[in-house]
Amino acid sequence: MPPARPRLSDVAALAGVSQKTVSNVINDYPHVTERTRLKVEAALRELNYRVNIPARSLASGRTGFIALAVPSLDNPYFSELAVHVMAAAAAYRWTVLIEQTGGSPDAETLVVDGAMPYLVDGIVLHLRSLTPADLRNRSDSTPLVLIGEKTPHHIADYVAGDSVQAAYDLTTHLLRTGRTRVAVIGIERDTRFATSTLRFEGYRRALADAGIDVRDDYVVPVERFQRENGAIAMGSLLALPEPPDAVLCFNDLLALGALSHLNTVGVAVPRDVALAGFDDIDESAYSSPPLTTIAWDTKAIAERAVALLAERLSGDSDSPPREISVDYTVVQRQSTTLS
Amino acid sequence: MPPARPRLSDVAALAGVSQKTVSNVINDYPHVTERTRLKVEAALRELNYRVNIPARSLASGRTGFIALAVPSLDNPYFSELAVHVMAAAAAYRWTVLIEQTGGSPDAETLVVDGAMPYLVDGIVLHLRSLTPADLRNRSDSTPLVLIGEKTPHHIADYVAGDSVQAAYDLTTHLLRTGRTRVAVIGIERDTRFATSTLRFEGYRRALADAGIDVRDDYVVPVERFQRENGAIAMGSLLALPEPPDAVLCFNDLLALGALSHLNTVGVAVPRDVALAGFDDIDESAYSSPPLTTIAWDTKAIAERAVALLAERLSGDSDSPPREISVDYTVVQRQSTTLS
DNA sequence: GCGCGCATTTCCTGCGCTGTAGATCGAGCG
DNA sequence: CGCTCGATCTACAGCGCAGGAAATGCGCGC
Repeated sequence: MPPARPRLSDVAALAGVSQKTVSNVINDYPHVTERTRLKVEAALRELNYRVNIPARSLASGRTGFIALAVPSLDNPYFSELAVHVMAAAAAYRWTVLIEQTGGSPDAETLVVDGAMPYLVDGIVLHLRSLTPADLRNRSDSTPLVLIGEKTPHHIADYVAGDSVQAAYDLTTHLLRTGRTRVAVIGIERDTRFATSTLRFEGYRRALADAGIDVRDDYVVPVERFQRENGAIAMGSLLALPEPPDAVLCFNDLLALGALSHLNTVGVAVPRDVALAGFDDIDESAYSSPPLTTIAWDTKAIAERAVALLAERLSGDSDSPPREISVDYTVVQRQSTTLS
Repeated sequence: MPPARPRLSDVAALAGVSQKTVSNVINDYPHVTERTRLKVEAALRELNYRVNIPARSLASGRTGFIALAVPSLDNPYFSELAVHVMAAAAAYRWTVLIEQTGGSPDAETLVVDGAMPYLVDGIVLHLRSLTPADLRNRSDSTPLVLIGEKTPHHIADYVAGDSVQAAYDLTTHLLRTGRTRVAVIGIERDTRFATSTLRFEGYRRALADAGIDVRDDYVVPVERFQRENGAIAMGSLLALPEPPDAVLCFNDLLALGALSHLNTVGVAVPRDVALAGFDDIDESAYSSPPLTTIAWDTKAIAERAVALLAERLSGDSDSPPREISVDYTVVQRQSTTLS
C-alpha cells in the first residue's frame, strides 16, 4: 500500500507553516519571504507533493482546461492543427482536451452548449456545419473561439482564412497554366457546410472572370473529405466524354485520393490533368508528384485563437466579437506545374 | 448576465426532493421510483443542469479522465491510434487527455510519475525510450498500461505486437520476391529505443536464415521517424556503389519519404527498388505505388489497453502484470509486388 | 388493524483547495 | 521608545458533489 497522496496540510505541517502559505508558494504569490519559500519547497520535494487539480478547480472556479473541438482527429489537417493548439495553450499553462464532432450539427451544438462530459475554461471549435443563427442562442457562456471559415455574421470571436479568395487564387493559378476544363471535387449537398460553399464561390468567380461557364458535370459532390471519396470522384470525372484537364479538390485528402486514382489508371499528372488541394498537410509535399495546395498559417490560427480565449478569460467578456483573418499562400508544386 | 450554472441543490429545490436524490437520479442509482425520477428529470431539463465535474471528482475520487501519452500527435499512426482509444474509452464514459512525449525519457518519466498538470484515473502510454528498469520505481500508483513494443520484462500491463516477428516476416517477403540486397532505414543510435532495436533484430534473423550477411552500408540511421528522414536516407542508399534492390523502412513515414525521393529521381518502384514499411497508416494505401506494410490491429490495441485499465480500476490492483499480444498482417501492395 | 422488513429518501459530512478577512510581524519615523 | 503602516502569514469558510448512516415510507402477512 503506497502512502496516500500528500495534501497541502501535510506539506504545511512538515514545513511548519499554514496550509495557505504552501498554496501561496505553489501559486507564485509574490509576498512570500525567501526563507519561507525555501522551507516550503523543501517540504514539497520531500513529500513529492502534486496539486489535486479537481480540488483546485472546485475552489478557484478555473479548470485549467480548454477544449479543442474538430471534426475528426484522423484527418491530418486537424491533428497538425491540434499540435499547434497544444503548443499555444502550453504558454498559458492550459491543457487541451480534444473533442471530435464528426462535423455534425448535433455534436457541434453539444460543444457550444457546454454539454461535454467535462468542464473547461474556454472552447476552440473548428466549425463545420453550424450556422451563425444556430450559435445565437447557445445555452452556455464559456468563452468560445471559432476557427474554420470566415463567416459574414458576428456571433463569436473567430480566426479564419478567406476560403473564397484562396479558391479564387488557386483556380486562377490553374487557368494561368493553360488549363481550360477545370473541375471541382468536394461539393457538399448541405449548404450549411461553409467550406464547400465558400470554396465553390471562389472557383465560380475565377471562372467567371476568365469568361468560362461552370459545367455541371465538372462539379462533383462527395460524402466525406477523405482520400477514398477523392479517388471515386476522380474516377467519375475520367469517365466523362470530355474529361477535365485540371481538378480543384476542396482539401488535400480528396486531392491525394484523386492523385492515387490517376496514377493507378496511368493518367499523367500534371501533363494530362493538373491537381490542386487545400490545407497543405505534411503528406502533400511528399506525394508523387507533390501537390499544389493552399497553405493556411495554421500556427497563427492556433496562436491567435488561444490568445483570444486568454483575453476573454482575463475579464473581457463584453466587447464585441473579434474576427481575425489569417494568411495563406498558394504553394505551387509539381501537380500543376513542371517548372 | 446569464444565470449562474445551476447546482444540485437548485434542481432539488425545484423538484421538491433532496439534493442526494437528484444525485442518485443523475448517477442511475437503482432504488429511485419512477415518479421521483421523472420529477427530477423534468427539473434537470428545466434548469439545463450540467454536473460540475471537478466537484464530482473531488467528492468521488474518480476524475473520469484517462491520459493517452504518445510520442507525437502529428504522426498519423498516433492520431489514428488516438481515435481508436477515444472510441474505446467512450464505452467506459472516460474522456481521453492526449499528451505528447516527443519520445523523450524525461517526458515519459513525467507521465509515469503522474506529474502531468492534471489528475487521471489511468494512463495509456506508448513507450518509446523508457526501459523496464526505468519503470520499476515509479513514484505514482495510477494504473498504467503500456503499448508499443513487446518487452521482455514485466513491470506493467502492456498490449503490443511482435515487432521482431513482423520485421522477420516483412524481410522474408522481400527476399521471396527475389530481392537480395535488402537495406534498412530507421536505426536509432540509442539502444533504449526498442522499436528500431527489435525491428532490426527481425531483419537480421531473416537475412541470416536466408544465408545473407548484414551489410553495414545498408543499415541507415535516422534522427526521427519522419518522411523527411526517409527521403534523405534513401538518397544516401542510392549513392552507394551498389545500391540496394529493396528497402525495409521502420515505419511508413520513412518509407513514404523514401518513396517520394525514388519517384523524384526516377528510380522505379518496385522494379528497381522494392519498399516496405510498418504501421499501415491511411496514407500508405494511397501512395504511388501503394505501400507494402505491417498492419497492426490498432483497434484491438486500443480496446485491450482500455479494457486492462478498466480492470485495474475496478479493484484489481494486485494481480501480476498482464501482457497481451495483438495481431498484425503483412499487407502486400505494389511497392513490393506487381501482381 | 398492527408490526415487520425492505425499498426509498434524506441528512450530514468531508473531498483538497483557494479567497477573504484579519492577525502578526518588522521596519521606519517622530 | 512607541506608533503606524505595509509586508507577510494565518484562520476559516465554502466551492458542488457523492458516500454512508439514519430516517421515512410502503407493502405485506398475520
